[in-house]
Amino acid sequence: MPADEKPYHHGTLRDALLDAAFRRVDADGVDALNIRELARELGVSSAAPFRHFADKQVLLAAIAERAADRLGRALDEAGERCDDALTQFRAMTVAYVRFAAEHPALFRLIHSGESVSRRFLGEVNDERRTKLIALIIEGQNAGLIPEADPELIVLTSEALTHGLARMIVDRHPRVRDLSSEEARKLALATTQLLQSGIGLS
Amino acid sequence: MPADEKPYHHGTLRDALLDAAFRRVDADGVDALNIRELARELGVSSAAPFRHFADKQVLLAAIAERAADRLGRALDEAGERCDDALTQFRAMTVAYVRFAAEHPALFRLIHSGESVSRRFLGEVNDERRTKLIALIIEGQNAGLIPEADPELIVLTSEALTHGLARMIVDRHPRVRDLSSEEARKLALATTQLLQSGIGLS
DNA sequence: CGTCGATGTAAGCGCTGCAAACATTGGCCC
DNA sequence: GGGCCAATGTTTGCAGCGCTTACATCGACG
Repeated sequence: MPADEKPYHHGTLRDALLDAAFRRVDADGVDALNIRELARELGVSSAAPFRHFADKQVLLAAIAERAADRLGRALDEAGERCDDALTQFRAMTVAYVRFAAEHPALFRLIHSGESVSRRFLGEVNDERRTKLIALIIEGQNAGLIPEADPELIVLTSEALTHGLARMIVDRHPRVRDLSSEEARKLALATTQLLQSGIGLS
Repeated sequence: MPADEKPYHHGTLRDALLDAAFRRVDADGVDALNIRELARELGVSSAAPFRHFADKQVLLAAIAERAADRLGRALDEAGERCDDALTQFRAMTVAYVRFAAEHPALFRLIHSGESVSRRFLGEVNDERRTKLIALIIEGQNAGLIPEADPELIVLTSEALTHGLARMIVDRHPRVRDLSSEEARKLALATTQLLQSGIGLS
């Protein structure tokens, strides 16, 4: 057969679909994803995608899983470059907010639905979480950290980070259109404020 | 004409549409909103809604505006019952989180898109914000609040509250299926932790 | 009392996600 | 090596959606 003539079977359609769909969602948001158009771009019939993804939700779940993986990897990379536990914690906070700022659609997708990615992300976080809690208890024993429920402390810092990320993603007036550098500064400033406390007592 | 026979003109179709759509979104989420079905429920042709809302986005914007109004009202009511500025601030935080827990779909809708409700909500918040900033500067002069940028302090507390609300709305594993009472306690505990600081220095 | 603008209807267009039923093919068993 | 089978493609088409256009009804107002 001529090398430039396309064969009946695509060969790697599943991966190609996932790749293209992932890029489309990242670039234009989840509403811009269109299965028929996707098939058109890949030069395949509009029913072909359903051989690999039962329905659109399943495809979205696969995208979400890949996105969660990217986010997890970004967090790991950020953490690995530090030895001090505290700077590591800060670096991961910054990485989380930056990911949100740079990939808002993926960030939204990760945190929507009860998809596999959600559970996956939860499990990954559990590892980091236990480490962090151990660190906190250690700090409490050394008298550096107030005697509050460690779970509550972690949850509070998670909420702060997630809230900042969400405000950026949802284009909240105060934090819209931040550069990566600005996002980094804000993430650092807010978490530092959480450490020192804002008073109001 | 017989009283029980429906007239050619509905009379209050716009309000009826908005009411029904609002309830539907509140109950089943924005994806469950379907204009043709809406028209069917109100016993009207499927093109009739377009006489009152140019397209679906406009209808959604109207719903979002109403939702933002409800949220704003809830915040005001929570604040009015307190005289102390600090307890007022806390009450509003709790009200915000509770609204999110009880009306997740409306909460999501409010914070999506560049709709009118977004701007409206922004303006309303501006009022509260200036008051809060004045309060903070006062506290700083009295030596009760650390010398950080007041804007940053407000943003941090907003991010914390918003983050907690978002985690609930998005059914984050740690905070899913909270009762109103549990949501209230968590909102109070986290904000209190922000006031005192979590150490880690 | 006629007319005009607001608001309803009927019909239909183009698109979507998705479900058959059929076509092609590479790999495996004898 | 030949035939069969499962995987993976195609064609065709259905139902539902948002939305448009052309026409019907009717209350308000000159």
